[in-house]
Amino acid sequence: MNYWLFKSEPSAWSWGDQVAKGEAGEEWDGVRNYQARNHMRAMKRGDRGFFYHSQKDKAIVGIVEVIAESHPDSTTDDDRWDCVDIKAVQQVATPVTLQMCKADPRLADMVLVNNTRLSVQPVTEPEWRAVCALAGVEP
DNA sequence: GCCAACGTTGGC
DNA sequence: GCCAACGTTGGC
Repeated sequence: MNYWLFKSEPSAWSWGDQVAKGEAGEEWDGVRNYQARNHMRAMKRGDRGFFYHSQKDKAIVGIVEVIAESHPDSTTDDDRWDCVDIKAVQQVATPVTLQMCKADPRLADMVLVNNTRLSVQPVTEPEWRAVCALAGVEP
């Protein structure tokens, strides 16, 4: 099992939108960045991810699960771009803000803290556990 | 709203 | 293949 982080601007696609899709989930489409795409290509069914709101919230607000592995992005004909499908698993008890991540020595190497512009990121298992502890959810 | 960081594009 | 110009993201 691997862990990831999906970043979204809530005005474009929010946690609420994701929850509304229920078990059917939704494509994580629109990614036009090779690094982010490569992370999605590496994902397996059942992998878990954090759902992060950029801009106003700047916080991890939910947990998602990969329900379909990499396939062509339906929003473009350009065959360079693939995406996965994810579904909402649970909302966190306490949103974990970027500030909290920056302040926690366990998260000093987290991609979120060091590469603000990457929209799909890997999360290590220790980081996953640390963030879950801050968020008040089971890892 | 500004600006730094960074990725992509295209001319050479 | 290099690099300058440009566009976008996202924190502040």
